[in-house]
Amino acid sequence: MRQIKTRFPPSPTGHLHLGGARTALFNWLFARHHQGVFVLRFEDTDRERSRPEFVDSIREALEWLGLHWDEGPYFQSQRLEIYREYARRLYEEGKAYYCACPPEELERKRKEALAAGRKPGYDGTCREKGLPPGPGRVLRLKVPPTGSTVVEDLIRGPVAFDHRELDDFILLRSDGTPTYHLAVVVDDLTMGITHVIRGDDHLSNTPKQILLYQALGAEPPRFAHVPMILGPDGQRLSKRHGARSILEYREEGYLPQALRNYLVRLGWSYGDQEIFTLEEMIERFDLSRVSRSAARFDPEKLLALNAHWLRATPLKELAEEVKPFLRRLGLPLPREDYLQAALATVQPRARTLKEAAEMLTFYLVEEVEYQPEAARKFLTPEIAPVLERLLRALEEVEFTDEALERLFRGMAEETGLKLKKIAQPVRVALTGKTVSPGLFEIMRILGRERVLRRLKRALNYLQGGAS
RNA sequence: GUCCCCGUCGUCUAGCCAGGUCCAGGACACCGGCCUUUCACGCCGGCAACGUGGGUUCAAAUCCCGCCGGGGACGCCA
Repeated sequence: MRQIKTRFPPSPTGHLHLGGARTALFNWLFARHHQGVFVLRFEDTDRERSRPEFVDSIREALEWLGLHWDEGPYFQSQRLEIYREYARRLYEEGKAYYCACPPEELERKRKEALAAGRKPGYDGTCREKGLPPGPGRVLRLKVPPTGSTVVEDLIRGPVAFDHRELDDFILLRSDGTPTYHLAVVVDDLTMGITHVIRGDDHLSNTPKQILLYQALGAEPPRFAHVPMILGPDGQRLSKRHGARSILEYREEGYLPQALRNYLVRLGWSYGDQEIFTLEEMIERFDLSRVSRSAARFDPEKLLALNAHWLRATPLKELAEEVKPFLRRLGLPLPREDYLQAALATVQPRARTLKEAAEMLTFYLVEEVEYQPEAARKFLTPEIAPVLERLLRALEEVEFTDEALERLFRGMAEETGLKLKKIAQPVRVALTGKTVSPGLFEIMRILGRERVLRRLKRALNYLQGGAS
């Protein structure tokens, strides 16, 4: 069998979003699974809306997701001659014809047809005129008026389209540039694409493209139309939710592995398995397990998966990943072993790298800032004697979790206070907050000096002194 | 409007092709409990779905038809 070849063909008119990323992922996985080739191609024939910065951001997003391409990127804008050549052939063989209908008139007819409840397609006015090429003229494909074309979809099975539903669509615009249909077909053909995996919004375009392959005397590739991703409200993805750029998720502290894991399970499943490493995805991915119904984007599940992969990331790696977020918070980067030790305590609590960085704050600042509510509730005069005793004891004690815990429990017993009554004020003194990682691990990591300093400051604060 | 696709817990889904083992399984979310110095993590438990009507059959989530609902396409956008 011929080597499998898939492609991802974004148009650089916007950032890579969830829908596009999943399409890219499926194509990439399919190619990898079959030891095939994955091609990146920019469909930038829309000169009005295509922008170079989107080319860059899409490339960056794909690379960040780990979806590296083996071939390309190709740019349709650099292949215009090839499309013209194929178009010329079609014209010369009488399979396409030039049309001189003015756009305004077509628009008028379209509206009329729609209003009258008819199909809005091109009516074939110029089909038999035998017009030569000329300024303002477009090239249209002669679609057979009868019969039907069947799309043998790998996911949906055979889908038949009656030719009466199709019209003589445009191949070459009046400025000589190719339209989408001509460009994809010629590209997929000349690039040797074997499998076209794309959103099912393309399903109804497929018969047109198959007809084009036939006109060119070529064998069409295999098609697989994957269900769309809808917003949480069941509507098409919009800026509000999932149409956010993949790169924005990176900024928010999501991990590529989490995005991949979330996306692969949107429309594809492997029994009850929810968690997939990259290797597992590649090994198990196949088109037969892709579902047929549209899926809604659920930000909560993405978050949960991110938390999972955050916990699964080795500390050394996690430290590297979190550093940019610490910098962004203006926090100093500590020694590597200190960072990793601190990170270990927030790892089970943070759901994103951004959250992790925020939780690390008290480990890194010189002086913590008390949350007003926390200070009011726990940094009260009654606790002063206990803090004083603690201060003395902490001068001596070994700074291990066990010794510290023994000390605190002993203190609770001596003073007749619940451990919680002592722990919370200390927690506030050390972190400024009522919520934090375990008290003893925090103390161990902060170290004797910092702990004593923060306790003294708290003591001073609660006795009414300036902090 | 026409054509096409789709329809299992709130969400993602398993099951459907090869009808009985499904009073429908898992995950996220939610609720309760355990653990516990707070919050998480972890563990235990709970809530919760076959869109609807008909048909086929001893038996239907699974097969067939209608209806309803959702989405998509119908562009000199891709």
